[in-house]
Amino acid sequence: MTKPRTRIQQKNHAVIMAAGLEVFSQYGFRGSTLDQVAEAAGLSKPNLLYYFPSKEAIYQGLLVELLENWLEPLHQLNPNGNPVEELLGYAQRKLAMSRDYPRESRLFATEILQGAPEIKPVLEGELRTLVKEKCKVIEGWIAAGQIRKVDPVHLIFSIWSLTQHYADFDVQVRAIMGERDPFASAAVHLEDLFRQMLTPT
Amino acid sequence: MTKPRTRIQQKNHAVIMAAGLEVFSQYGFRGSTLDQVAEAAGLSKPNLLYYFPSKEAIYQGLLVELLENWLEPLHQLNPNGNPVEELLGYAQRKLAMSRDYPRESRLFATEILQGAPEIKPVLEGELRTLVKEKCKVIEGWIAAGQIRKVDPVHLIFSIWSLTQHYADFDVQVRAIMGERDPFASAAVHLEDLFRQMLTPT
DNA sequence: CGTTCCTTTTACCAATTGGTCAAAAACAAA
DNA sequence: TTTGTTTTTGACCAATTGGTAAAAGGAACG
Repeated sequence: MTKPRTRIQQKNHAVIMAAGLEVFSQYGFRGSTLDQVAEAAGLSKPNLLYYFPSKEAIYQGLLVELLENWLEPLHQLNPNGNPVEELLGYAQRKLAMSRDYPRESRLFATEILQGAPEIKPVLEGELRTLVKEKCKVIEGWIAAGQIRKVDPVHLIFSIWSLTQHYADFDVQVRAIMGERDPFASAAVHLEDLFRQMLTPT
Repeated sequence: MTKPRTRIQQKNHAVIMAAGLEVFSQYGFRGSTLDQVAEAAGLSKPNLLYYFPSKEAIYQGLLVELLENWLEPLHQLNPNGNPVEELLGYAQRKLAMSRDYPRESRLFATEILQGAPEIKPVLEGELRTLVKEKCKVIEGWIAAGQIRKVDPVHLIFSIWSLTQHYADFDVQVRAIMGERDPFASAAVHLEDLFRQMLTPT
């Protein structure tokens, strides 16, 4: 928990986190081994444990770091902006995160799939509160006739699932699409989808 | 591979598959242990291995069984039906599968997350072909002006992600929604979403 | 140079892993 | 009841797991 001091500490700390992300995002916590992480980091296993007290500590460290960035885009949803553009922007930001940080998305997915043993409190606390707050905003937009009447919670779920899908199921997406870059065409498709769903008649 | 003969074999075969589904769908192949599966099945570990030659054999058996049911709903997309209703029906069927077979959905998700080592050939072969075929159908509907102009591949991805989300991220969904049944309201939301996206102006 | 701290390695450990084997137990057919 | 077959068990194994201890190697600094 103490902040790294020396350059070497700072560097290796980061190297291990990167390696842990690579490994844990593929196999989940239980499916990953310290040796895998060590090899990905280019360090020996005891050397890993010099920087982190345990396998779980690495995993927890990753989740903490992840959750900060994860909730950020939703925070940015501005109640005073143009509703359709705000929600479209949110979806765009989430899609960009799937493109630029697919391993983070997958790490989150494995944690949830395994029953969220580590972050369930965050889901039921911070996230739940944040979603409820933004749902109020969306309901306000609906009441004002600025967007179509949609279920706010499910709208948010829709944005999450549609965007994260391209990171979490990347292998499947590419198996079907072949060479083409999924994200370029996905951006176009999602913009059209959300605009159509949200724009009042 | 040989079919079970006696009643006991038939029963225990099924019991083991059920137990394997329960365990593998949570922790993935690598994160699960034979002891976990054995305990879930109420059998001893050596007894498991009397019915299946290895841990991997159980996992593969599950995937084979899964893939059959998994591709079925898309097969049912009828080129001669009413386009909007056909696609809506497909989405409904997929959502019902998320509700009734969430573990199957999660098993598929873990396999994909780990890079689809076992079923990649199926994705690049059978699934790819099937999707391409149905995309042709959808393109025909668009050309005939029966549905709005949407990217067929991404439309299919959208149906998959929006429906599977409620099974794969069940913990998160329930953490946010609390007591309420997610699937009832999700069905309403998704029907509205797809109708809005597909119905020609 | 020597000393002090930080870093890495070597050797090791107990527990768990997937899996084997032979013998015992349960069952079925006669 | 006897015999032959199927099912289950208990003891075991080599490999891998997360983790430790202690000593060796380095860098910094007077």
